[in-house]
Amino acid sequence: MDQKTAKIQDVARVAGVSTASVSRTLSNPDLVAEKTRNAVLEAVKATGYRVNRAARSLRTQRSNTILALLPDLGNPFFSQILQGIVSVLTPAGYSLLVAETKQIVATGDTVPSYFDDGRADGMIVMDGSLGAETIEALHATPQDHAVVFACEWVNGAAFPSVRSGNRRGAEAAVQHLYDLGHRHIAHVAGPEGNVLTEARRDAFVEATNRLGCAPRLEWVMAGAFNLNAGREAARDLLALAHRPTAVFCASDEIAYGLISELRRNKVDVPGEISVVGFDDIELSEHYVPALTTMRQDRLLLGRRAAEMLMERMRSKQAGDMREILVTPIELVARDSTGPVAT
Amino acid sequence: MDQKTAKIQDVARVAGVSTASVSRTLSNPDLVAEKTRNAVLEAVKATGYRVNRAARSLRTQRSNTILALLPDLGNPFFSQILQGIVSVLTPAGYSLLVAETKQIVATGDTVPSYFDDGRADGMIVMDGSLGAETIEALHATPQDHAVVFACEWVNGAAFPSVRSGNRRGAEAAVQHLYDLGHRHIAHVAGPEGNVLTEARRDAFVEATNRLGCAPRLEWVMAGAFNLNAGREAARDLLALAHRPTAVFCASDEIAYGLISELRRNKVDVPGEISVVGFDDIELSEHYVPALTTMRQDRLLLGRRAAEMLMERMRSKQAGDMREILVTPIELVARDSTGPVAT
DNA sequence: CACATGGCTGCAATCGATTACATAAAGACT
DNA sequence: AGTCTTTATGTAATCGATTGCAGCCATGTG
Repeated sequence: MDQKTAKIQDVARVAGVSTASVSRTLSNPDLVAEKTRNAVLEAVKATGYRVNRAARSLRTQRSNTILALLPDLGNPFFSQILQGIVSVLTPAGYSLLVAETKQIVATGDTVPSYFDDGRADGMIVMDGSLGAETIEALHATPQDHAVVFACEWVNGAAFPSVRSGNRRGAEAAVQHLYDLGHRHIAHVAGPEGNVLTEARRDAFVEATNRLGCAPRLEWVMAGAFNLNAGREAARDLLALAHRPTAVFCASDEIAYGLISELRRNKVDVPGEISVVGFDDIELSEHYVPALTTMRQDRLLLGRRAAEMLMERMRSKQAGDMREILVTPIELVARDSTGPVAT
Repeated sequence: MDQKTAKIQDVARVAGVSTASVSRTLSNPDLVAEKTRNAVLEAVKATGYRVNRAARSLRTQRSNTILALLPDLGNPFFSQILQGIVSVLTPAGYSLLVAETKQIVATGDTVPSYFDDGRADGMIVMDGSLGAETIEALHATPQDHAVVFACEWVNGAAFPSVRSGNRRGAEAAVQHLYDLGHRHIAHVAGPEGNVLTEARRDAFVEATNRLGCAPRLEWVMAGAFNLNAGREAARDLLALAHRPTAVFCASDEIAYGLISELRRNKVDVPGEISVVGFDDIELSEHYVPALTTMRQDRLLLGRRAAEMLMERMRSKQAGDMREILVTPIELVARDSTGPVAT
């Protein structure tokens, strides 16, 4: 009976119409008379028909699938962004494919091949470390209007992007510390070469300069966006002759690593050193001390990226390939920062 | 020139062979003579040919795509599992589609439809709250041998699954506390109705009974796998006349919420109350106090699930539909537990 | 009444790859 | 030389849906 899934032919037969009418009823209902439409819908129900995606894709040359490209799927930072993306894509009728850049290259595949072989109609790229050849190859595809960067981006690449206000965030963090009386402010940056690292560090340096409290050279350190980097930074700080009174960390995880190592060495936070993070991950509110940090709305970021992509795919126009949409970022002052010790 | 992507016809023409030879060269190289093979490979390179996935899928009736079904994409707990899955799937030539159960139902779609319309050849389900109709509908599909549960599972459903040793973990946690002298042990469980909640709680109750230190009724509380639930539990505990000397939490996040609220109320951990978590998420090592917890290898769990799925899809046999693969779990003793105060 | 118009519907080509079957060529053996 | 394998290749049907085009019918108009 319905052992084999029904095809459009079966529906047509049951409804007593042609396959064309079935197809039209399903994808362009206004084109068919109400009577036919009802007959078709009934036949669809009766047969349990579902359109075969492969056949449709082959014919229409569209897959109704979007690729999310991540540098590191294991990084929980991306999970909420993905959730935001899915919350827009699913209702729009698109499925989401996820892939890790390194896995793709490791298997001899390439990123643009997702377009070439019809696996995806669009991409949301969250990897700012894509090479120039990849960017170029993407531009060479007919789908280059369907590429949007999210969170990270590639400097110089002509693709639209959605990102947090990284510069503004860093400035606000510095200002907050300055307002508390801090004049000796250090910065623990992310991994060298990362665009977020650069944006936040540059803004940090500019802000401190503008406020007349340029940091010592050894107060600006880099590493990674993780706990270990924070721990390392704490050790380096403790070894310094001149210690800062405050530290602006490029991520909450760095801040955790830093704080826990400082406290392990009996340095009180915020008593002796104030610490500001970046991200406001869920735990930050519950950490002890509750972390002062820059809140990024990752769900919103994902949603905006997906919306931008959908919009650009709808209007076949290329649009402004340099468009940058900045999502808001805000200071959440909690217990890890306090007035400078006198 | 290569404006339009080349098709198999073009490659065949350039190589001076038939499309059949091209196809065979690409998917079954042993069937063609070396000379032809080389000619084809050269033509492929020259034309920049990539096989059209939709056409291949239509013809072969397989999509080379697996669906990962999550209850909540925003939960960072899943990110490493996904990474493990991808690390197996990508080299095997499969792409990964991700979806959230609630988004699927919200758009009027269903889970088995991913099979029916050919979007996926297999599924890794991480949502233990799927309804009986869904389970039944999945069994009714011809692909019911290509469904594997990971992390969570559905009680009574005849699908293989990969999971952590939840019972063993809970037992080990209790034993650890018992060995430290604790006889008054509480448990903060996850959300009511969740299979993980039940497994851990049941094992907790059994273990405490076996050791002759059955908990008071009000010492077993439930809520959710998150920080707030831990905080709530802490408040409840503080309000009790008879407080336990140790708490086994069903997740690390619960433990964080609990500890931070306890300390906010000047209750020392582990001085007055010892706390054990479950998961060993990255932060646990860096938390203050470093958290004693049960380590689950989520990357491995994802990998095993993917491997099991690949294996079952390879051997068309149905296999044991009740197979349960338990991944190891181990106690990591850190600073949040200590000997009972005398 | 003849003809134009517009709304529905069906026919059949098409998307691009895979593969069953047929055929040809090249040994292998009697 | 004749027959039988074996190996390599080509021909053409096929997967299932979409859609340009043409035809049909009912209605409106001069």
